Amino acid sequence: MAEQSRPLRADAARNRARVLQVAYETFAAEGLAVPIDEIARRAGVGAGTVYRHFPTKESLFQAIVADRMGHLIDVARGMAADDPGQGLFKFLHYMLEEGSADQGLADALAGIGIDLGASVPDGEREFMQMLAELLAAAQAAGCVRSDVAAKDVKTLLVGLQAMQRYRGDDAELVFRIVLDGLASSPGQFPAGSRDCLSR
Amino acid sequence: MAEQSRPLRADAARNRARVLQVAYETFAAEGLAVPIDEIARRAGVGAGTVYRHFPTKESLFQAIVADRMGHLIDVARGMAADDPGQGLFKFLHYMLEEGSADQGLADALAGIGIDLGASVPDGEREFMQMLAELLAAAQAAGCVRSDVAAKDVKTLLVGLQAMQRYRGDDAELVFRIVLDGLASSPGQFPAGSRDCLSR
Amino acid sequence: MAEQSRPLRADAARNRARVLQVAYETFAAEGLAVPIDEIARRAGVGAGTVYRHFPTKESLFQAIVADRMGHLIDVARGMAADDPGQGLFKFLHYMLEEGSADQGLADALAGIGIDLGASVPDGEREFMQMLAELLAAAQAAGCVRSDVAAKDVKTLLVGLQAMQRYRGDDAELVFRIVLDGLASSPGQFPAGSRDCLSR
Amino acid sequence: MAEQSRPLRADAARNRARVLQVAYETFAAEGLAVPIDEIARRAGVGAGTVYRHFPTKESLFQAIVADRMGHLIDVARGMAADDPGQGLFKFLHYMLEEGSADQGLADALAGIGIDLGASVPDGEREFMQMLAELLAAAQAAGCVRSDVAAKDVKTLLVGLQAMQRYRGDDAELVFRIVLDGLASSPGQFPAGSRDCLSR
DNA sequence: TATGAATGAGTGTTCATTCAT
DNA sequence: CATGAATGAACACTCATTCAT
Repeated sequence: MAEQSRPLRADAARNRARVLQVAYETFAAEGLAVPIDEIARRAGVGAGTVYRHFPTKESLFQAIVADRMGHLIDVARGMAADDPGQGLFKFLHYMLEEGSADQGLADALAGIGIDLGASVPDGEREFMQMLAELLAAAQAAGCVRSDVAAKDVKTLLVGLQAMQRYRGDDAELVFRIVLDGLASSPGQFPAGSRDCLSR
Repeated sequence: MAEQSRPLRADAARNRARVLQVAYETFAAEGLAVPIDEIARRAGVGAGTVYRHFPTKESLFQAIVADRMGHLIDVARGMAADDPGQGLFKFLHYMLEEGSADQGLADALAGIGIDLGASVPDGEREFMQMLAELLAAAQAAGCVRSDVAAKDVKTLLVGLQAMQRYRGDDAELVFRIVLDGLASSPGQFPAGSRDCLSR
Repeated sequence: MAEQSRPLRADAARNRARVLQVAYETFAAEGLAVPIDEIARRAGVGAGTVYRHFPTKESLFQAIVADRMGHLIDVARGMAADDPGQGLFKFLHYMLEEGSADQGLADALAGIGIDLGASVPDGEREFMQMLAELLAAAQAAGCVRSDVAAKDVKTLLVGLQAMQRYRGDDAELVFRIVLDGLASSPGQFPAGSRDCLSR
Repeated sequence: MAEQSRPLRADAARNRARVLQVAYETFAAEGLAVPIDEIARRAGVGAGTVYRHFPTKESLFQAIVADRMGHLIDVARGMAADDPGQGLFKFLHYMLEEGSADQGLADALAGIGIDLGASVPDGEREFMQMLAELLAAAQAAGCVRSDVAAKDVKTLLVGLQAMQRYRGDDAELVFRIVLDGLASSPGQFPAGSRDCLSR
């Protein structure tokens, strides 16, 4: 997403992408404590090459998160276009299913070991704006409580990811509980919102 | 629950309690990565003293968790006795308020860096049993969906703690959303449960 | 052997002897690296008590060695009185059999980790003098080469102990080889010395 | 004997050899307790460099021993080719002269702090086989008792090294005594073996 | 530019020794 | 005097980062 000053040579770009992918999978599967040397080994490059592309370990985290956020934003926009009313719910489900093993990203999102807001302010802002759009559409369709804001949805997402991580594949009921709460009206329980949660 | 074979000498007990307290606060505020030497320094003792009481860093985590769990179980039992119907909600609120900075405990509960079930199996079992009691009372009073089990409440708690950690003091609305979901009936939305969430 | 300024109280003397015995056995069986705390535990006393009697770990080594040397000197004197010609060989065999597990003492004698000559000069001197007496008697009986001195016998003893330690219970042949060499005449092989090695 | 999969870079090989040499000399002179940091300092490298080449302290011991054994085996083969009858005696002398300060190796050989058989099984086996060849040649020439086996020679070597270590440069007489014993015939003393010990 | 070797500060843990109880 | 808790200097080992090849 961020441009390099000079476009990378083909092999350099390949290396960069390779490291990013391997690092994402490794951190997601095994946590942020995996050494850079190990990432380099798995990517089939030298440690120096990792540091050429990502001058610190933290910058590698940031690049991964930015990359993932870009992907998520693309997915979300597509969902919003398809179905404004249910787009938000679909997106939340997508994140939880896709990121079921995404411990590294979730840790990062939850602020463990890295301050996301400060690290990838652009991606964060874009992500929040996308959430706001999904939310507005869902609220316009009467599917979501009118008193929640985008940052509340983000907070719920953080919590949902923690539950997913804790519970593994067996979290469907608790997801339903949270999403029920999100769909209900603030003062009184909604009636017409039944069909927003068809899934 | 079971104490040492011989009661510790007064000064040793004081040091042990001091280390436990300092370690709890420090890990809660700054995560599990803080060095033991730093814990010792803040507690005003030598590193060797920490290791006399807690022979490994992990055993210190376990002692903290066991200590906190014991406290929580006591609190919960009191709340259940006072108000069976709302006891569960009160307890969840208590945990979230008390543990607002309790990042270390939350990490541990979520299984990050320590396997709770294996580490303090007694505390874990007792904690789950206590949750089950609170839950049964709340369900008997018609305040909580009938299809949730104690392990679901535990999962929700993990998620709530993550939200608390992410959002800080401003999480009241998202808590309300989750607890609304927990209170709603499974199949149809409104129940007579309005007054269970008076808080 | 060495006198205290004030005679120890009965219980203090008992503690001292206890620690000495336990330390001897433990170091002999497990090497010099065993912690003082462990010695204290096995002796059933506090670590402070060990340090009251032996102000450093090295001083405990020295006391053990002095104690053992005193014992060996007593044994040797008895053997010399019984049989001047074979006394030396009998004594060497005695040391090897008694000290078969005496790794700690052997280490110390071989100068590993402690300088014996400097540590227990009195015991060392007495031990050497005793060896000289045994040797003189054996040489007078024509059982040992005339060109060896007491310090050579000591050196051979160090070597024999190393072999014992390395080979365990199966060292009889190599002992015989060394003792044959000791019995032979310097320039030409002896003839009459046959019966000195009856064992 | 088997080298690394890829030959080391020139500078890395230099560092590896330097560490090996410094470690050998240091452990030989001061025992196995010298810290790795000190080895690194004396070799003029960082501690990490030592650990890059030898991932544990024990693996450094093993590498030293394997290195020395390889060297000794080469030397021994040469001596056996030159003079079958006296090859064994020459080799024993060589080891004692070369290894006059070789406390670390002797400790290792004697099983103090490291289990040689388990650590460098190939080197150990090759070393024993080489000893067996030297011994067979010496026995065929009538220079060594017919009832000794290679493992006895090894045991004598351990003892001789202990004597060397204890006595320093002044051990010629005791060596002579032991080698006389090795040369003598088992049942009767003189043999025609006079001229085997010309040295 | 890629490599991987080198660096060195930092971490958990041990243990000889001291000292309050 | 005995006890055992406290101390703190080491030590083996790791890993983010730099740099020679």
